[in-house]
Amino acid sequence: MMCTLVRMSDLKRTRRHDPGRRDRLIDAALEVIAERGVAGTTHREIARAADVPLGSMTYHFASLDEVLAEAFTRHASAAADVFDERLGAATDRDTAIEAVIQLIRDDLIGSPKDLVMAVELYVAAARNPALRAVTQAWMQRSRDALERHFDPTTAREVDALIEGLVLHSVLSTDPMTPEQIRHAVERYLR
Amino acid sequence: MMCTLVRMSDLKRTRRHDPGRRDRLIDAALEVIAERGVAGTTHREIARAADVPLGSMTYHFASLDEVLAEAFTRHASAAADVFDERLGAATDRDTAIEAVIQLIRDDLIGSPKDLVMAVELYVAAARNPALRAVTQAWMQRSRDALERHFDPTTAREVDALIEGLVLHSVLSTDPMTPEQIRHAVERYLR
Amino acid sequence: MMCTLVRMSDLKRTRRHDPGRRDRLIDAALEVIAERGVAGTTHREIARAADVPLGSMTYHFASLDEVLAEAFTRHASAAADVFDERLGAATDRDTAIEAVIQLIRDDLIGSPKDLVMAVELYVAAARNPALRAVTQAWMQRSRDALERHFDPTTAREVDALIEGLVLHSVLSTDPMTPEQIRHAVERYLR
Amino acid sequence: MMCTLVRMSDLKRTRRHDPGRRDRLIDAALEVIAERGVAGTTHREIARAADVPLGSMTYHFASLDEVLAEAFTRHASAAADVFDERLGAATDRDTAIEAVIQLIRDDLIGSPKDLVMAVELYVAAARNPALRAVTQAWMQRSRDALERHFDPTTAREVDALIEGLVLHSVLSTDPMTPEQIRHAVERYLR
DNA sequence: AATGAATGAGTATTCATTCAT
DNA sequence: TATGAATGAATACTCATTCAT
Repeated sequence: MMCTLVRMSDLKRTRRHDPGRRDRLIDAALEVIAERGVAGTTHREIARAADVPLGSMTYHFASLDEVLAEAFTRHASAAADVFDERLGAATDRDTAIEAVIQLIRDDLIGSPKDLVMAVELYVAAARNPALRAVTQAWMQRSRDALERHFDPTTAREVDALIEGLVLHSVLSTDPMTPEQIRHAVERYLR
Repeated sequence: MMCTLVRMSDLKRTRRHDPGRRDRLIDAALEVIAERGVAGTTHREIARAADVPLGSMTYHFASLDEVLAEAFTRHASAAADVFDERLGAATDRDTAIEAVIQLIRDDLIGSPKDLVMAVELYVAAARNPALRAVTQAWMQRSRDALERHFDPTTAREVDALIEGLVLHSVLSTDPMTPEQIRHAVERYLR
Repeated sequence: MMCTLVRMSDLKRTRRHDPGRRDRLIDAALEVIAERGVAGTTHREIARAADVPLGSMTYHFASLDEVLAEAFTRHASAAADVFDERLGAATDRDTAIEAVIQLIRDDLIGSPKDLVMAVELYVAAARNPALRAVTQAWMQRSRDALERHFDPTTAREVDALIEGLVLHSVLSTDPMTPEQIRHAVERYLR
Repeated sequence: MMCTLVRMSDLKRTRRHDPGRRDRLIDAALEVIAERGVAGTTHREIARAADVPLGSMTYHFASLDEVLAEAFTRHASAAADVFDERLGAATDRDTAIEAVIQLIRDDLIGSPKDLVMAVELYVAAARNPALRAVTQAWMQRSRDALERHFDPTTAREVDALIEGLVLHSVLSTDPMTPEQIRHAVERYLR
C-alpha cells in the first residue's frame, strides 16, 4: 500500500517552477521561425514547440514583436560569433581568405536554415524598426571581423559578395560548387 | 406610366462588365505586397486597393496563393525586362560594365521597393514551391542577360555580387555611394 | 422513397440568407446589456442571444463599440418616443402634469430595466465620446417634450426631478409609492 | 572581510513589512475606478497604481469583488461625511437650504469624479448584491442628514431632486448655472 | 508573510473561403 | 456572371486566480 510508482513530476499537470523558461521560449521561437517563417510564427506555435501553456507566452513577453526581436537578436549574435571565430583564427591575409571560403561553404551554404533566418529577418525588418537595429548590428559585426584582415573598402565589398553568393547558391536549384565559391572569392581578394 | 427615369447603371454599385479586372487585381496585389508585405496581403486589402468587391477576388482567383504567384511572376518579369534592356543596349565589355553599374545604382538601389519585393519573394518561395519556379526563372534571365557579354562563370559571380551589393546597400543606414558601387564592380570585372 | 420529412431549413446548418440580421443583432445587444451590463456584453454573448455564429458579429459591426453605440441609440430613441407620446397626448397643463406622473410611475419605475439601461449608458458615455452624443440627444428630446407644456426653466428642472425620482425609487429597497410620486411632482408643478 | 556595504533595503524590491498597504490598495482602487471605470479596474491596474507587486493583491483580498466593495464603501462613507458636515452646520431651515445649494454646486457638480463614482456604483450594484447594501446605506445617510431640517417626505423628495440636478448638470454639455441650481432648490423648499 | 511565476478561460478581431441570390 | 452575406477557425492579447518558493 502506498508507494506510487509514478512520480508527480511525470504527470501532465505538474509544470510549475521552470526557471529559464523565458530562455527556452526564445529558442523555441527560433525553431518556429526557421520552420514556418515569421508569418507562421504565432504564440500558439511557439508555446507548442516549447511544450508550455499558451498563457505563458504573454506572461513572459509583452507582445509577439518582442519575442521576434529577442529571437532574431539571439540568432544574429550567434551567427556573428561564428564569423568572428573563423576570422579571428586567421593569422594573415592568406588564411583569412581561406577562412572566408570556409565560412561560405561550410557555415553559410551548409546550413540553409541560416539563410532562411537572414531573409526572414530582412523582410521583418522592412516593417519593424526594432528589427532594423538587429540587422544593422549584425552587418556591422561581420564587417568588423573582415576589417581585421582587409581594408574597410575591401571588407565592405567582400561582405556584400558573401551575401550574394550565399543567397544565390541557396536559392538556386543548381547551387555553386565549392570550387566555384573558391574561384569567386579568390578572384576578388587575390 | 411610372417608368423610372434613373437607370440602374447610374446607381451606386454598378461595375458589371469590367474586362481587365483580373489584371488590375494583380497590379493591386503588387501594390499591397510592396506596402504591407506578403504577411499583410489579404483578399480584403487587395480588393480595397483595386476598389472592387471582396467576392470578386475569389471569383477571379482560386486562392490567395494563386494571386501571389501571378503577382510575383509579373513583378519578376518586369524586373528582368529592365535587366535585359540595360545589357541589351551594351555593345562591348566596357559598355556592359557601365550597364551593370547603372543597373545597380539607378534601377535597383534607386527603388528600394524592388528590393522589398525580391526579399518578400525569397521568403515566400521558401515555403511555396510554385514561387520557387518564379525565382528560378528570374535568376536565369538575369544570368542569361549577363552572358551576352561575360563568360558563364563571370556572369554567375557578377549576378551574385549585384545581389549582395544591392541588399547591403538598401538595408544599411549608411548605403554605399555611387563611387563605391563603381569601385566594387570594376574591381571584379576589369 | 424520397420525400424527407425533415426540411433542410429545420436542420442546424442552414442559416444562410438572413436579411435583417444586423437589426436583430442590435436588439440582441440590448437584451444582453440589460441583463449583464455593458461589462458583460461581449461579441459571444450577443451572438448567442441572437443565435448567430460569432463571426457574424464582426462582419456586421466594425467593433464592439459600434454595436454598443447602435444599441444605445435605438434604446434612447424608443425611450424618447414614449416620452413624446405621453406628453403629446396632453392638452393642457393639468393633463401634462398627469402625463408626467404616469410616465414616472408606469413607464419608468415600472420597467427597472430601462433605468438600468440609462445608468449603463451614463457609465459607458463617461469613457466613450460617441455615446455622449446619444445621451445628449436623449436628454434634449425629453426636455423638448416637456417644453410643449412648461416654460424652459421648469422643463429643465422637472426633467432633472424625474431622473432623480426614478433613480432613487428603483435603487431603493423601499421604493416610493405612487402617491409619493404624485406628491413630489405636484409640489413642483402646481 | 567581505561584508557587504549595501544594505538589502537599498536594493531594488524590498518593501517587506508595509503596514497600511491594504489601506493604500483600497485608495489605489478608488483612483483606478474613477479613471478607468469598474470595467477597467483589474488587479494589475490597482497594483500598478499602488506600486505594489501583483501577488500582493490576492494576498490582501480574497477577490476583486472584495476590493471593489471596500473601495465603494470608503467612497460612499466619505461622500456622506460631506453631506453630514454641510447640513450639520446649518442651524435653521434657511441655512439648511443654503447648505443644500452649496452642496450641489460646490461638492457635487464641482467634482464630476464623484458623479462618475456614483454612477459606477449604481451599475455595479445592479449586478452585485454586496454593493447594493453600500448604495442603500449611502442613500440612508443623506436622507437622515436632510431630515435634521426637513420632514421625511420633503427630505426624500429633495434627496431625489439633488441627484437629478447633479446628474443632468454633469452629463449635459450645457450644465446648469449656479443661479439655476438655486432657483430649482428654492422653488422646492421655500 | 509575501511574491513572482504560472495558467486556462476568455476577449476582440481578422480572414480565407463558401454560398445563396 | 458577379457579389454581399455568412462562417468557423485562428490570432494576439488580458486577466483573475493559484501556487511554489
